[in-house]
Amino acid sequence: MYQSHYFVKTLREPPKNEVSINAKLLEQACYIQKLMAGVYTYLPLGLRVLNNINAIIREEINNIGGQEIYMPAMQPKELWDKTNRWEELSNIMYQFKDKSDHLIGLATTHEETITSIIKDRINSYKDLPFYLYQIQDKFRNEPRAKSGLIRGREFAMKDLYSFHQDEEDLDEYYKKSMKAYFNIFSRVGLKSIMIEASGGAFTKQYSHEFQVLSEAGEDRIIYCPKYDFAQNIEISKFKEEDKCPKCGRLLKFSKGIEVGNIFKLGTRFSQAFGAYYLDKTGKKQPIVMASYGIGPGRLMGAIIEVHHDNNGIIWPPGVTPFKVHLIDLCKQKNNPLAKKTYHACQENNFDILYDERDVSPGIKLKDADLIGISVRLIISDKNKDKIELTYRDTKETSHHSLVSVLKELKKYYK
RNA sequence: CGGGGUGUAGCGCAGUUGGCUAGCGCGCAGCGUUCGGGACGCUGAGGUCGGGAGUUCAAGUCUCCCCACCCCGACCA
Repeated sequence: MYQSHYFVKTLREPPKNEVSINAKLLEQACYIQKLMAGVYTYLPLGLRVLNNINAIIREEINNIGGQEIYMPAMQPKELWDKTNRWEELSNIMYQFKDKSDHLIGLATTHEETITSIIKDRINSYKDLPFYLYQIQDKFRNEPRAKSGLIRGREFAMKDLYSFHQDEEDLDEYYKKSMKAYFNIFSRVGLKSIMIEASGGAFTKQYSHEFQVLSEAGEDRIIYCPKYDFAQNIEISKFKEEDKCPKCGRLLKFSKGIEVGNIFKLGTRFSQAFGAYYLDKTGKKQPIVMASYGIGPGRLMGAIIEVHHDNNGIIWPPGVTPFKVHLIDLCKQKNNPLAKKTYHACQENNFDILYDERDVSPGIKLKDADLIGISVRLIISDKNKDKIELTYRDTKETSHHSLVSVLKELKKYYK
């Protein structure tokens, strides 16, 4: 991709009125644009990152048997009456009448929909367990949208639903899902910590949240520095400086961004919708369910809160919008080595953004820092026939031939 | 929903006790010179001053109402 033709128009200064780091950097670097509070467009760069995150999520969820579907956001009131949640969620659900006076809601979540979908098709223990998920937009009329991508009113969510014969089978899958979740967060470059949390009004059982420790977070976490124990302060009997019940170390306090959660739903929804199966003895049993959420957009925000410096974003290699940012600083346009490098990267499947704009070197370098692509290659008269390679995170710089650059890239993105 | 802050060109801002045709920097278009950390000169385009009502000879500026955005809190299947 030639940068002069790419829709990336950075701002000299971060937008006024934004305080949160992810909002400042993402808007300044042309990844997202705000339409209203808590509602954002993903521009070409931003969508690339979002798609990378989604691809990792899909891989990991497919690995634990997930089958992808796509449910509607628009839903009839009657669906929500089955669980009495039309009234219960009326503060947060966008509810309206269409032209024929039908009451419609924009989905805040999809437990009702998924249960209504599977109830008539699943009749036997032989059909269980199975796992359906989607990546789809949710709508929540948040009283206060805030912090850029951290709390939005329209936002993407990966929601997975699992269906089981009994608690025991659910528990087994629940554990598998934890592992998949840790994989996902680590692959997008985040250290996550799993905590017990309240299930809210929704389930009496505790749920588990995956938190990324960050001052930008809204949750308050008590955790062990060895990461073997953590609880949301809402429900914790421990406080800062108490001893860790597992290892005895002194517990610490931090704010956290909730990037994922998993809930055991039990039979609340299956009973409300009449989702039953016949067990081996021919007896009718309610399907046991759980749900598992991750917000890819929020994840993107969290990545920036953790990975940035004074000059801009530092994308972890797993999600970087392009693998390579090629910058041509030569006085003479159309430098042959730059073109050769560009095509070689393409041929080797390294997505490359090629800055061949007719602007001063300072602008190109500042923009590259801000945009934050993991690897930068510089072609310049100063370097003669060598290519300069710099990693965005460590700033480590080295000089290479084209062949050796490709080797480095293969090693880095293995 | 309570409290606080902000709103003037695409972006960032200035605009005095109300007073001439509303300015500056960046960006944008044209020409020339520059070229490894946001270069320079000249020329040019770009404005419902968030919206409405009011006071006044006169409102970006004063009064009232409303709207939007940001922050704190409440809320957060």
